[in-house]
Amino acid sequence: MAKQHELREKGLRLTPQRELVLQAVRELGHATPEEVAEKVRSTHPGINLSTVYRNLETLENVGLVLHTHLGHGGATYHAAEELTHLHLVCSVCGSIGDAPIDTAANFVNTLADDYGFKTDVTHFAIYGTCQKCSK
Amino acid sequence: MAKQHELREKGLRLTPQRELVLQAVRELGHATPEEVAEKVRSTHPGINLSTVYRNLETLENVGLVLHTHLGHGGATYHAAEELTHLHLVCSVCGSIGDAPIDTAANFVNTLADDYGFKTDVTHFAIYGTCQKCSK
DNA sequence: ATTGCTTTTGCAATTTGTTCGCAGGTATTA
DNA sequence: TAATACCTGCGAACAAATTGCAAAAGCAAT
Ligand SMILES: [Mn+2]
Ligand SMILES: [Mn+2]
Ligand SMILES: [Zn+2]
Ligand SMILES: [Zn+2]
Repeated sequence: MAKQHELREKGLRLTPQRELVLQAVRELGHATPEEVAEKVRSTHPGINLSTVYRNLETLENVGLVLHTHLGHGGATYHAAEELTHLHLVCSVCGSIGDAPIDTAANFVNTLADDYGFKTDVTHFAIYGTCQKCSK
Repeated sequence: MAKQHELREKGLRLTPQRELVLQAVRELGHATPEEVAEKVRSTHPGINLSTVYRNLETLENVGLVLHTHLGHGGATYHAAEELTHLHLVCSVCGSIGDAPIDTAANFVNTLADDYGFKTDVTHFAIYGTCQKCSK
């Protein structure tokens, strides 16, 4: 029995658009739907934005991508396996820094112990002012 | 010299619409612009939604209200003096729990010490699964 | 390869949330 | 009460995201 394509393994049809959307998310790190579309268009100019939205949703449903909120606007997408860090978003300059998820481990444990709340610290960014802008 | 109205103290004109928007934010706890408009309309039916948006922005500029992001959609507004808690948003049932800001004190200190990052933990919600939905 | 079923796509229209320009109205100060 | 900023209502404009639909394409069975 031959090894299946990862999309087929998830029960999805294998279309060029879908593969390209997944590949774009993986290459871009974090990207808005518009940025994903932009990237995909470099090899597949005809792709429609609604196809990108639908595929991002589908890929998220099967666990291959995830979204996070980095700012006041829309979501950004990550490859699921890469979402291993916190996002530190600076409200002054807009820079996006990273910190290991462990940084929040105690905080997450406290919320679990005191409130029974299971926190996903990557879904929303950590918002504040970066070192450069604090001076 | 008589005590000034708080809006006048901030250099703003005292209009019925503005007072009502501020009062609505204070009474509602957290509210979307649409919800604020709804509330204001109970005593001032004619208020326009764009007036609500403009006043929320103005009131935020002078520090009387603040906005936070509780979900995937638009912002919600708080009275500035009431934003003294974290929001624990459940991704399953949508409930919004509170926790004291102190809960995050160590986390905030770590980010400051290790990254020079000054965190505002109230701007984005804490996202996860509540106790009820974990079972 | 062909068929038939089902999913996916492109496209246009729609919805939703927010902002803008402008003309008339109102709060404030003198 | 008159001058002048500021503010409001209104409609239009805008942007992001969603939807309905018919045509196209993927897939499994023949
Ligand atoms: Mn914000
Ligand atoms: Mn989200
Ligand atoms: Zn910065
Ligand atoms: Zn819940």
